[in-house]
Amino acid sequence: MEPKHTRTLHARIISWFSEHARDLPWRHSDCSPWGVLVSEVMLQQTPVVRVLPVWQEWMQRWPEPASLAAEPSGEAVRAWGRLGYPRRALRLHAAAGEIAASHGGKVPDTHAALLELPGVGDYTAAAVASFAFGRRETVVDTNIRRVHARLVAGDALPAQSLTAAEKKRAVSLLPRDDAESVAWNASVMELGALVCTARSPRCGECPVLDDCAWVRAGRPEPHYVPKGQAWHGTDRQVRGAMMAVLRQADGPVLRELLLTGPVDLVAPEAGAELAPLAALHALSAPQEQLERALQGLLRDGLAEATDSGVRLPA
DNA sequence: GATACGTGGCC
DNA sequence: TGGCCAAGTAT
Repeated sequence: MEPKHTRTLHARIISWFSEHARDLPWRHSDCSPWGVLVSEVMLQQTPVVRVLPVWQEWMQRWPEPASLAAEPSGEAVRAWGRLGYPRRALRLHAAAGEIAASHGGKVPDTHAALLELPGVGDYTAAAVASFAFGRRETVVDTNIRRVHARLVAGDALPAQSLTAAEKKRAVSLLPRDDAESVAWNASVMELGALVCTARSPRCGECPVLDDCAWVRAGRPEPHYVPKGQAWHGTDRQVRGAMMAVLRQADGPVLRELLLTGPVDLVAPEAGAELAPLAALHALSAPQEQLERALQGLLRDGLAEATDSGVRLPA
C-alpha cells in the first residue's frame, strides 16, 4: 500500500541525482567492493574532497585487502595522512587481515558479515552491502537523517541520536525494488550533501521543495542547540599533534622529545621535518597531559614503544 | 546513552 | 576570529 506520494518522491529525487550527482571514483561500476569499503571508512566524519586523493593512493598501493594485510599496520596509519581519526586506518588494516584470513580475500557481501569487521558499524555495513553488492539495505547516515527530518518530519535537524522512530521511517521510505533502493540511498545522501545541507540549505535547487514539511511549516528553528566539539586544550589535540610527529618520522622518536624536549635540542636548520614537533611543543600542554596522550596512543595501537623511542607500528 | 576520537574549511 | 560541521564506531 505504497502511497502515490512516496513513489513521486522516489522518482524525483533519483532523477535529480542522475543529473547532479558528483562523479566520484567509488561510484564507478568498475570500483571493487574493497574500494567501496575503503571509501566508506575514509568518509566517516570526513569530507569527500579530503578523501579523494588519499583513496586514490590507497587503491593504487593496496588494490585488494590482502595487499594491505601484508603490510605493517603503521604503514596504513602513515598513508592515512591527515584524514583524521587514525584509528580508522588501524581498523581498516585489521579488517583487511580478517578478509584475507577468513573470507578468501573477498569483502563479505552481507550486512551481518560486514558488521563483524573492525571499524564497520551499522551505517558502513549497510552502505557497502547496498553500494558494492546492490542489496536492499536501509542506509542511514547524517545526510539522510537530515533530509528525512526536514522533508517528512518538518524539523530543522534530526534528533541528536538515531531514534527507533527515525529508523522505522527510513525503512518505510526505502523503495521495494533492489536496484531502486540502491539509487534511493545514494540519491538522498547526495541531496543532503549538496542541497539539503546543515547550514544554509539550497532550497531553490531542491527537487522536492513542494513536498518539504519543514518548508511548509515555515522553516522552524532546531529544537536544540548543537553542542560543539571541544578541541583546544584537549587530549585529542595533543594526540593529533603527536601522531603528526610520528607519521613524519622515518624511525623511532625519542620519548623525551615527544614528552618534554624543547625544540632547540635539535639543529635549527633541520627545518620542515621538525615542524610537527614544533607544533606539538607550541601547544604547551601540561606534562601530565602529554604522558596521558602518549599512553593513549600506545594503548590504542597507534604507536609502539621500542628501546630507541616511539614509532608507528612496524 | 554519553563520551572519546582528528582535521581543516567555511561563514 | 572561532564555533560549527563532515558518508560514524567503539566503549
